[in-house]
Amino acid sequence: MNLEPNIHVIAAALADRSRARMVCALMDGRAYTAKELAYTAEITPQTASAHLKVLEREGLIAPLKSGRNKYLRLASPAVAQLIESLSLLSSSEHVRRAKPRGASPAMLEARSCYDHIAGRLGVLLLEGLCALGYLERSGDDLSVTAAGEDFFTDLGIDVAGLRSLRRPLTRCCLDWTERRHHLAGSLGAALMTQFIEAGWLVRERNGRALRVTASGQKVFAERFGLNLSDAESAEALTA
Amino acid sequence: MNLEPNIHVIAAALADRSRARMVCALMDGRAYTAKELAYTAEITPQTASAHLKVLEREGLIAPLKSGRNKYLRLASPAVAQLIESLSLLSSSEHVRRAKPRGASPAMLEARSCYDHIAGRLGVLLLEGLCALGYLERSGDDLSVTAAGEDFFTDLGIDVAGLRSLRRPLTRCCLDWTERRHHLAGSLGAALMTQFIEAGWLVRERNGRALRVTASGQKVFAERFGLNLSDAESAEALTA
DNA sequence: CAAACAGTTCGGTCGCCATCGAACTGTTCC
DNA sequence: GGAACAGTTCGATGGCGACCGAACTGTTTG
Repeated sequence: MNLEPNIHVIAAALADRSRARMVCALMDGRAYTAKELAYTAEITPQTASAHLKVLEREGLIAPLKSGRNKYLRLASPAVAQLIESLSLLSSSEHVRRAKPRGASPAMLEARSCYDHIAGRLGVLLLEGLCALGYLERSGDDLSVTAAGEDFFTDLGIDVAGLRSLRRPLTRCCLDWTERRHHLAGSLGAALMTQFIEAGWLVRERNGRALRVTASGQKVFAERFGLNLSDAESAEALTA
Repeated sequence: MNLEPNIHVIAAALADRSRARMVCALMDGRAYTAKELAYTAEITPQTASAHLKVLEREGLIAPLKSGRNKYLRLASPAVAQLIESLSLLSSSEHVRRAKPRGASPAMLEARSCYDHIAGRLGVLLLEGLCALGYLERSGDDLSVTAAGEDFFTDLGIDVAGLRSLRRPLTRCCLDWTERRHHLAGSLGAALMTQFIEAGWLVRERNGRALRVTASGQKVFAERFGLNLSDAESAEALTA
C-alpha cells in the first residue's frame, strides 16, 4: 500500500545542518566547487566530500567536472521547489523571532531564488506587472495577458517557447522575507536572465544578493512602474 | 547571511521511516488517532507518541482532542505540498523499479492526494476539463475559462469565493504513479468534496483509495467526457 | 469503584552518522 | 619532474535518536 515512497531518505539527505547550508547556497542557481561549499557550511573539505556524496546519491545535486575541480549545482527545479517548501514551513518559526535572522539588507532588497528574483524587488515586480495588466491574478493563480505577451516579447522573451516547456510558465512563490508572492516559473527565470544580460541587475560575487544598476533603476521605473529609490530606505518602514 | 533557515529541522522531522509513514497516511486529509498511526507505522504506541510529538513540535501535524482520544491531521496544505515535493523526488528512484512498489490497483486508479483527486482518474479529469474548454493550460500553467466558471458554478462550486482564498485556485500536481499532472489547488479540493457529496465517489475505509460509483461513472462520462470503464482494464496497456 | 483503554513519561540499550586528522589520487602549473 | 592544490578515502571518536518494556495519567464504561 506503499504510496508512501522513501520520502524519509530524501528528507534525511536534507536533515543535516551542513548539508542544508550547502543546498541553500546552491539555491542561487549557480554551481560551486566542493571547497566553496565546505567553506559556506563551515566544515572541513573531507566532511563536505562525504555530505556531497550523499546529496549526489539522492539526486539532489548534479556534478560537473572540469579538470581538478568539481562544480556542483542543484539537480533540477524540482529540487529547488522542495527547498522552497521546506523554507516556507521552517520560516514560520522565524516569524516568532520577528526579523529573518542574519539576512543582510542587500539580501532583503533583492536576491535570486534559484533562477528567479526574490526579495522586495521580486515582490514589487510581480505587483507592477499585475498593475500594468501584463499579468493577471485570480487568487494566487497567474496568467499572461495578451498585452503581457507583447510586453515580454519586446523584452526579448520568447513566451510561446517558454509555454512549450514542461515547467510552469508562471508560478507564485511565497517570499520568505516579504511574506508575499513573487514571480517564479519559466517566465520568472527568463526575466531574471534578461535583466542580468541587459545590465539592469548584477549578481554580487558571493551568495544570492542582486544589485540594481543605475540603468536598471531607470528601466524598472519607466517600464515596470517601480520606484525603488524611495524604497531603498524602506527598512525604516518595516520597524 | 542566513536565508538558509532551519530547513534541516523540518527535514529531520521527516527523515525517519516511521514518521514518514505516519505523515503519508495522513495524506488522505483525514484525522487519525495516535494508535492507528502507530499501527500503520508498525511501531509501539510509546514510540509513536515520541514521533508525533516531534511532528507536532515542528508544526507538521495538528492535534484535535476528543475525550481520551487524540486525533491528528496534517497542519496545512503547505505541509501536504511539501510531502508531494518529497514524493516526487523520491519516486524518481521508483522509476528504475518500473512499477510503483506495492501500490494497489485501486490506489493507482483513483486516490486522494490530501484534498484533491490523484491517480488515473485525477489525470484524466484534468485532461477532460481542458478538452472541454473549462480549463486552459499554457505550459503547466492553468486557468479557469469563462465557460469553466459557469460549469463549476453549475456543479455547486463558488469559484469567486475560492479565488479570494490565499490558496491558489488551480495548481498542477505531478502524479507519482502516472507521471502526468492532475488538478490541485482550491478548485481541485472543491471538486473532490463535491464528487463525494454527490455520491459519485466514495472513500475506501482505510487509506487513500477512492472508488467511482455507478452514478459517478455515468456523470463522469456524460459531463466530463471520461470513459473510465474501458480504462479499468488499462493495466494491460501499461505492460 | 473497578476494569479497560488511549496516550504519555521514564530509563536503558543499540546503532547510526557527523566530524576531523592523516594519508592517498589525480590535475595543474612552472 | 616537482610543488601546490582539489578532492577523496580511511579510521577513530563522540553524540544523538529510535526503539521498547515498565510504569504512570486521565477518560470511558459497567
